[in-house]
Amino acid sequence: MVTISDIARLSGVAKSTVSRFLNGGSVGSHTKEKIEKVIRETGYVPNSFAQSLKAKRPNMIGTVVPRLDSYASSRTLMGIDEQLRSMDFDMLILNSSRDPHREVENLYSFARQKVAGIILLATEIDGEHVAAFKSLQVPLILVGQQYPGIYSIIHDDESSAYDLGRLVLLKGHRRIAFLGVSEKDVAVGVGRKKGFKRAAEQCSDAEVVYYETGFGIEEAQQTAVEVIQSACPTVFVCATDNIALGVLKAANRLGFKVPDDFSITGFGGYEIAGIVHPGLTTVKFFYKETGKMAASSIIKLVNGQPVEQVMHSQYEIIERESLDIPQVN
Amino acid sequence: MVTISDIARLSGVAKSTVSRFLNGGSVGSHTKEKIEKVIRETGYVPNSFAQSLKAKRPNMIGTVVPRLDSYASSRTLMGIDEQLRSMDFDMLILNSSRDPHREVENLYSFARQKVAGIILLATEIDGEHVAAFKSLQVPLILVGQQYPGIYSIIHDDESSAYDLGRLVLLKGHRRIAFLGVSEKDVAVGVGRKKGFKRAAEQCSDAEVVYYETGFGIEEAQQTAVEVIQSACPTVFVCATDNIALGVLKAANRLGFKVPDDFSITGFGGYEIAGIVHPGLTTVKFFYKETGKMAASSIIKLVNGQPVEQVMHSQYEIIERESLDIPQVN
DNA sequence: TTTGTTTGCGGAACCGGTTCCAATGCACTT
DNA sequence: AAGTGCATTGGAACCGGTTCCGCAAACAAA
Repeated sequence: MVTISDIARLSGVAKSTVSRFLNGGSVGSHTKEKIEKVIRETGYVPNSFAQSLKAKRPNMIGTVVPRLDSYASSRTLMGIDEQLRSMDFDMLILNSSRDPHREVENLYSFARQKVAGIILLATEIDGEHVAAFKSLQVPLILVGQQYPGIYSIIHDDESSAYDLGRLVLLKGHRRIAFLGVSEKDVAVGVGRKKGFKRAAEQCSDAEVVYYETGFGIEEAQQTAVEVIQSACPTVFVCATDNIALGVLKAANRLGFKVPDDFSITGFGGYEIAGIVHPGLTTVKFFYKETGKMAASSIIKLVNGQPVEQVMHSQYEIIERESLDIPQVN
Repeated sequence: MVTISDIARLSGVAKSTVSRFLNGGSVGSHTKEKIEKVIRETGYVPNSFAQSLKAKRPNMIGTVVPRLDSYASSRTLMGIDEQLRSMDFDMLILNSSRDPHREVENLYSFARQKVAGIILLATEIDGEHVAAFKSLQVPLILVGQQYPGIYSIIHDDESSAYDLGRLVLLKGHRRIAFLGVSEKDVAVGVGRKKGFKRAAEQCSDAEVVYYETGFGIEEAQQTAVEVIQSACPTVFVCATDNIALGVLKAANRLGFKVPDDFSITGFGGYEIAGIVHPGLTTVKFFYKETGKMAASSIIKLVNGQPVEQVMHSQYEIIERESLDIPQVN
């Protein structure tokens, strides 16, 4: 590898001069030319490990994501990236593949790389996480989960699910299938279910059956097929848009019309929810804005400015054709 | 920041001993305890900049992606990540937002960080890129584009588009609208169009009109509305699945039935293409496998093993309901 | 000419680790 | 008692940069 000393030797100057040249210090025009020439010929690129070692200006923010192929992650990442870039920081991404252990590993990996701060898009928080949060001396923000004493931005899963539940009931639905996911996922599995349940309980004649399925479209489709054939709900309330898409696919496969035969609602506000036919009624989370919020907050923390412990991201309910008044039987 | 010297001082040993302790060298049990205690109390994490400086074992691969919110990017990234992880490397991601200049910047940024190798998911290659390729002394693989003298994995855009074209013609379509994108994108804009054109030219009575639209679903939808109203093709051949989704949406909006009123084909093989109704006939690229291929190739290059200059990713045509024999008028 | 100011440059220390080498201490042989 | 071998430890050099300090030459002002 070609180093600054090589450049210095080859151009017959001290390495301090080369360093000065590189960082815009005062260098004579003749010397400047010589150094330029040598650098061009050797294709020299400064080693940023060595740079960071001395000039501690960490300008990287690490982001740990649970998966790379989800709408929510992608949008959040975009928001983080945009915001960071505008503040002259770089974003590093590590993928944890929804594995809590890897998540923690990645935190340490970022700590070793001396990032200025860490944004963690979390799925669940266990003891290992807490230990890491404590021992790490790096500012950290949790997105999508919360934990006492840790800065976090949370999606209002519970209250948005409540709002959605109210809407579903308002539309007249009483025989309801709720397709959720494992309770290991606190936000999606627990929060959304809880919010919906709260709404449902206010309506004495609502019959809700809660089912558990996976995050994949295929899996949701299979579950939906079973549910359609066993129970016969007037509406499928789904914990994610992907699950809703699975239900829609199942409906198409089996020859049912949405919303004539039954309604469907989603959760997330993925772009595709507005593209399919019929359009999905869904709760839209502003993931990108959440990312931006996370980014500006982490920078504030890095700079020692105060930040609220718990922040909320925005949401809105988007009404489309998939949710409609059920037929009178 | 707490350093190895602090640990050494606090536990009353030399820093070389601490280093040995950390890296599993021979340390007395008493000393071991003391050091352990101090490290636990201080929450010390080694600075990996300093580590990498001396012990040059770069185990990071940088990946530059044009966007974070596309199916193709996400799947490719997943493949890269999985493969790298199995070979004990880490993946760093930088986003270029489809900005060629940022793309090059990111290359240099990775070079400064002394990554072992770089995978570039490229959109177009210009002079700046070429200069960077030359001056960078880091193994690099191009995915999705090719350039003489640079290792690359390319999607067979041209020949897959040809195959798809043959299929469309075989189905009897003669009045064809091709919805492509800007020719600035060599793979999607040029390659797919060229392949399709080659197929079309073999069929003397085929009338193809070529339109240009954007990558977004919304934009494609608008273009589709115009095309439907002006020309009246029997099939829309779209350069991406997103464009096809836009056309499908337009059809739904305007009350046309697919494939009864006209057919649609996509390109890419996104999961959602199989979920919408009717399912989209499309060319499926194996993005994840491509990512894996890129990852194992870059590691080979890093290790000085030979790799083919130009590799091809796999594809297959998936026939679904959206492409069908047009009505006889 | 002398003095004062810049400007350009080299030398050396330093950042936080790793690693080589030599020294120490102790148990065990002979 | 002296010699041998091994485990443990400290000291110092080194990785590739940055930065501080000081010297010398060039130039301007007195």
